[in-house]
Formats: sequence, C-alpha cells, structure tokens
Amino acid sequence: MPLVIATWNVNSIRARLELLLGWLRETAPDIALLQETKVTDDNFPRMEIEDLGYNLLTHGQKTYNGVAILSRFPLEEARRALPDSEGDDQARYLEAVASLPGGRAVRVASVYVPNGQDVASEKFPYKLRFLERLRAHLQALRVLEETTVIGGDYNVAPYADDVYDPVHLDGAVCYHPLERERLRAVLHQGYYDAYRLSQPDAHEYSWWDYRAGAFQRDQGFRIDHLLLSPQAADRLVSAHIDKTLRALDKASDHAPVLCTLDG
DNA sequence: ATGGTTGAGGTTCAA
Repeated sequence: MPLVIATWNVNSIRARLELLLGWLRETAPDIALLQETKVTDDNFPRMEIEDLGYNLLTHGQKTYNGVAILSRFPLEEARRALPDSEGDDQARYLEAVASLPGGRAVRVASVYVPNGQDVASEKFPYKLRFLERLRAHLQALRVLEETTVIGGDYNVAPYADDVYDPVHLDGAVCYHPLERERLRAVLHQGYYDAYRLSQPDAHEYSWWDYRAGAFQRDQGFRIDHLLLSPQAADRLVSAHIDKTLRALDKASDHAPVLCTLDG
C-alpha cells in the first residue's frame, strides 16, 4: 500500500481551512505536515479535520509560527521542540511516530525554519542557529535507522536550480551562501531531498511572494522540502509540487509538496 | 520602484 506524505505551509490554518479541507478530501494524503498555523492549540479547528479521518497533533502559538501533524494512523512519541531549545519559545518543530498497519512505522516531523527576514537583521543568525540545531537532531535520529520523513518550510533554496534568478538572488535571504551551506550540511550527513531525488532536472518552486505578480511570473523559490532518511529514500516512488493550490483564490503563498513511499 | 500583498490583531509586525 503506497504511503503519501505531504508538507504544506498553510499561512494560517483558520484563513486556509476551507482550502485545506477540500485538498484533504481530493488529495487524501496519509500524513500531512503543516506549518504557519498561526493559532494556539486551544483554538485549532480540530473537529473539521478529525471528521475527515485524521489523527491530529498541534504545537502552536498566537499570531506567529505553529506546526501540526495530520495522520490517518495513530501518532505516538510526540516531541514539541528540537533539543537544546532553552530560551527559544517559538513553535517551529513537531515530531511523532506514525504506526502503520502491519507493525511498520514512520517517524515524521513538521518543521518551520525561521525566515531570517533580512541578512542584516538579528533574525538571520537565529535562523542559522536553528538550522544547526536541526542538523544535530537529525544526525542523532539517523543512528536509529528508521524510515523518517522531515517535512517543512526550510526557508532555504539549496541550489541554483531552486530559485528563479540565482545570479541576482545570490546572497538574498533564503538563498544566502551561509544558509544554503547549513541546509546542505543536513543533506550531506545522509538525508535526501525527495523532490530532487525524484526529479533531478526539474525547475519548479514551492513558494511565490504575494506581491508584484510573482506567481504569474513564476518568480519563486523551492524552499519547502521533504527530507528522507536513507531507509525512507529506499522506498521513494515519486515526489511532486502541487502548484494548482497556489493558483486558487485565497491561496497560501506556499504550494504543498508530496512524496509517495512504497510498502 | 525599498514598491508590492496577505494574515493576525490591533492602530504594526512578520513573511
């Protein structure tokens, strides 16, 4: 039975609820990893999502950030922050183990890497530190040799093929050499970018600015990723970006990214 | 063109 796992920065779960519910009904991912829910856990629209057959874990805060995991399978071992997060109260990481039929399991996480705002702002070094903490945690997970899918808005385009104008954008936030290096450090220790593994030569993006007609001009960045452990990469069938969601009215500025694993 | 748009929530900040 194929297993479909998606990541999507919804840019407010409440503003996007009708779009999300329609997408869940039509696309029916087995597991959906959501970011920028922008709501505290007590105000999360649980019932509408649970009514579609999903188990739900949330980790949110007021106004900003917030992550969630939706799963057709039971979720266990929830973790709501990266290790060494003392002094960081931003809701950006949620991890759990989904128990699949037949005694199998997949560890998943929904991560919302800080945007960084501007290379000169104090938010940029916070972004770099967050990426390093993420790298260290994924290194620790790797020794478990599990099927693991870390999905999210990484706010980093790793390579030149992942932005619309790599020459002009070099050094810009989300395509600065220091953050590309930090994301690649995650990849180099043995995690695989599902989309790039499935589509080595494609030029598609997952985020387009709301402003200046960026989507119509296809001036985007591929910053939303599904990172696979070697055991998950072994099972990868395909991956794609669902750009149709970005074209709808009341769209998020991000499109969902999906992968299919076999077995 | 330091503009442009969206969301939350409050008279601006973050993306």
